[in-house]
Formats: sequence, structure tokens, C-alpha cells
Amino acid sequence: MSKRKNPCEGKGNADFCEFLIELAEYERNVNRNIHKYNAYRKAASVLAAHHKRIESGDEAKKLNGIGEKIARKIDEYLLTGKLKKLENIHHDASAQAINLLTRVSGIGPVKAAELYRCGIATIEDLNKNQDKLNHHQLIGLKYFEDFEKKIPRSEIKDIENKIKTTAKVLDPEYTVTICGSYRRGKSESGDIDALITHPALCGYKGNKKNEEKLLQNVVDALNNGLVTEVISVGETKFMGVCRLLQDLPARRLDIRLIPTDQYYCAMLYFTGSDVFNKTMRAHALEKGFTLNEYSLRPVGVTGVPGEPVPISSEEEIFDYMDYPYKAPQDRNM
DNA sequence: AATAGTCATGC
DNA sequence: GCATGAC
Repeated sequence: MSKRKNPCEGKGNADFCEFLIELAEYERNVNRNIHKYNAYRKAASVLAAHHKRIESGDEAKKLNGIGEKIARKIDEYLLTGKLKKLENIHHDASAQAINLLTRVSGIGPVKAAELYRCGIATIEDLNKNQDKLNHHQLIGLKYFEDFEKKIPRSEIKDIENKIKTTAKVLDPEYTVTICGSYRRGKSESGDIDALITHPALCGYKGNKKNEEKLLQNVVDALNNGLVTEVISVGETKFMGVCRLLQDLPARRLDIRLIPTDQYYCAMLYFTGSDVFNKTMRAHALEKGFTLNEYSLRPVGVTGVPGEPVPISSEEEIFDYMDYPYKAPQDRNM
């Protein structure tokens, strides 16, 4: 999934969401307080899901995830149209620089602060100091603009076809699924998240020798055309860059190799949305199951999860837990 | 107390 | 090998 995403699109509380997300980014990138980051994100998403326009801090406070501090910020914003705290951040050169640097893929809060201590504050500065960056960060810098561009659905469709045909030529037994927001039918996405599996790879019976090559072989085959850079690649996960045509922007591509007996649980999980996954897992628990990206397991009376239920389609997961099937397009929540 | 797990990197 | 950082 992409580095920055907004739970604040849509309804009547978008302006609150925007400043909460900005505060969240500040807490993560500059103050390195991941918990405040999560708290602000949670507050923003609960406001985004709230259909009625909030008219006071006290009204907001009734929502789960909004407490005294955020309630008072909403009051300040309603009264003055801005936030003192944010104004201060905007005038703080170090905060601005660190926030910018973390937009480079591979540069997180720690690296950004280190770079800023070295006097690096702009993309131009980064270009002059490439010796301070590792492989991933160099790629992030090289494609800084490209990676912030959304990917049109039609382009992902073409990339999907290319990956599928490439894999099938290698071995017709490969299965490829592009998940994420693309699978949910969105008209554009931030990156491309592909799942692949192969019958030789099954969670419980090991055929180690071939397994190690199953992902590498696909990556190698894609390297002659689609894939332009490798950020990282191991036995189960590839992270890299692809470009469909010369004139199109470079795109972030992730490929995960999934054991066949875990494929549908992984598909469900990586299709999302995050909110849908939470709803689904909560429902599973109510029905006496535990659901994660690997398996669906019944929970015994003792609370100990049993053996994974064999699954051969996404629908089956819904069926087992008595949940009306939702097509991927209906999981945008 | 706060999501999980893989890969790269540096000690 | 292990911890850390990033995704």
C-alpha cells in the first residue's frame, strides 16, 4: 500500500480529518511518536465514517477515538478556522524538512532526522548527497515524483496481464492475483500488490528446493521488460519498481509468494479495505473462528484455535462464518 | 497498551 | 547472530 493515504475523503467532516492527518504525520515523522500518530489516524477515520457534520468538540468526543484533546482542537478549529499547533509546525523549518524527506520511499523518521542534522533539507540536497543513501532510498529519490502519482486502473490491468502471461509461460500452474484497491474496483491506486502461488508450494508439505526459486524465477522473467528495479527480494516477498511503457511513470510493485493452502485467506486480507478486514475478523470471532492472513481456524471452548479449515475459494471463508458474501467492490469501507 | 511480518543494513 | 528501520 502507498505511503500516504487519506481516510478523510468524502463527507462533511473532511476539514477536521485533514488537520488530524497532518498532526498524525507530524507526530510520526518529526516526534517519532507512533502512538500519537495512530491516535490521530483513528480519530480521523472515525470522523470520516461519521455522516453528520460535527458542530462542536463535545459532540465529536462522543465518538470512539476522540478524547478531550482532540475535542478542544475541533473547538479551536470551528472558532478560528485554524490550529495554533499546526501554524507553529508550518513555520518550523526542521519539521517541514523532515516531513518532506520522509516522503522519499525508504527514508523514515530516523533517517530523515539524521539527514537534517547533516544540513540536508530538500530533494535537491538529497541529489547532491546520494552517498548518504542506501539502495532503497536511492530508488525512492530517483522516482520521487513518479511514486506520488496515482496509477490508473487501465494501466494496472495491463501490468496484471503482463505478470500473468509471464508467469504462465514459465509454468502454467502459477496463479496470479492483483489485490489492494485495484481488486476493489477503484479507478486508481497508489501501488500494485500482486499475490502469486504455485501448487508446489503448500504450507504443510515442504518441497524446499523448488520453493526457493518460485518467486525468484518470476522476478527474473519480469526483469526482461516490466520490472526496472529491485528494492528487495527474498523467498516470499519482492519489492521493486516496474514501468509498463517508456513514457509512463515508474510504479511501485510488490509481489508475495503465498502457499496454496493460504492463498484465499491472503487474497481476502490483501484486498482489504483495512476497515473491512477488521469487521470481517470481528465477525469471525463472534461465530467462533479466528481469521488472519494465513488461515481460518475454529476457536475451541478453551479459547485455543484448532486446525485451519481447508479453504478453496474466497466465498468459502464467508460461508464458514455465515457472512453474506461481499464482492471485492463492496469491501470499500 | 497501542498490528504483523519480511527484508536490508550495520554492529 | 541480533537489533533497528522501513515498508
